[in-house]
Amino acid sequence: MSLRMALLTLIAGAPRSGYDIGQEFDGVLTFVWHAKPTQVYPELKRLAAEGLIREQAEGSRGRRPYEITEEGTRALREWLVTTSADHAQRNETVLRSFALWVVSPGEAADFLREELEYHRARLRGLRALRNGLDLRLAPDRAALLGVEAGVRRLEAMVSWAEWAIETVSQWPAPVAEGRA
Amino acid sequence: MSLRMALLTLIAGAPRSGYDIGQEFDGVLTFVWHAKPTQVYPELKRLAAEGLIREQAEGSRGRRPYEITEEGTRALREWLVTTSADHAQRNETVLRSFALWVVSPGEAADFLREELEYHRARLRGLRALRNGLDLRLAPDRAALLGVEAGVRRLEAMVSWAEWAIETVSQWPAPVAEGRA
DNA sequence: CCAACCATGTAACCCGTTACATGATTGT
DNA sequence: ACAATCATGTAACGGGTTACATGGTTGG
Repeated sequence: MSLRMALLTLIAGAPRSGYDIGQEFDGVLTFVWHAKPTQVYPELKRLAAEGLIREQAEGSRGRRPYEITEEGTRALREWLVTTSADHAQRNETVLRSFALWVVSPGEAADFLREELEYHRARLRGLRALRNGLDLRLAPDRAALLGVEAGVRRLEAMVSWAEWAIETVSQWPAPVAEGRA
Repeated sequence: MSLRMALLTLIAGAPRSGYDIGQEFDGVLTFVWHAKPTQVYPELKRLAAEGLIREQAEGSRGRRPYEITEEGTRALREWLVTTSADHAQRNETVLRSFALWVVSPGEAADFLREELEYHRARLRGLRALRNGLDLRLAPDRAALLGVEAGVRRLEAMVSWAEWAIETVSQWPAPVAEGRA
């Protein structure tokens, strides 16, 4: 239900096209929100039809950038102050770690090393992005909040993965154990 | 696509009914995976029809606990070693923080304080759960990995929220600023 | 001129949520 | 007996993904 709010948030910060948004969803924003182009484009049309965003002059290569309207800003503000955040999440890395006792310690360690590498790489990317923010601008000051949350969570995941690799290396040899 | 794997993971650790699983999804597992009872029950039936889990003798009050079969364990193991984790996530707390520049600093701080309280409470719950694990059991040793990831992520979110409250208190007064 | 990429879209399907429904058990 | 909670389910709807389709622009 808040794909539209994600779109409004991005467009409020600066005008963007569906393609721009798709790039961001694929990249730095995967840990915040994500959607496929096939979902983004129709939703942008709907937001425009409802007057929350407005199509700007068509850019090069058929780009269709949108800017937020006053009504859009009002809707965004309303969402922020009158509703509270949904905290339900899905995290496949952590889900899988709950199941690691069914595979060999070696396979468990392989998985954890792969996760460690992934999170390290993403952390590098986010830190670079953080350095590129221009804190004189209000939208970038808010973006810093979001990016900083991502950085801290990734740091947590990196240190967790390091700890987990060490931990599974000390698991006792798998002698046919019963379940709890 | 991996609701079924979430169910297999839980049932592999110990036999569980749909209701048990629903309680866990509502509680400590909200940060890992979640699903409503209306999705869980039919999926359990499907898993049973495919022979990955097996219904145990019906318990009191019409409980229908399931246990994992050898084929189910094999499927779980296969999933773990042959596919890699999907890292796409949705985090509404972080999404909202990207938009905080459109509301007043006071409203932004209200939001952040609410998030801080939420994450602190959940952290207390997870730490308690961690203390209840029996590390002589293989499933509990793996559960420790998952719980520890949750604890570290929540600690990161708590310290982030504290930092963010401090940070927005130092934002300049909102003098009609243009967008980037 | 051709390959790679930019940029937007439609249709069908599947996953997940909401609304609704039912009955058994426990505690007061 | 009555309320609260345990426990399982069905049907309809809406959000999200997959597969498919189209044409324009840039660089070699």
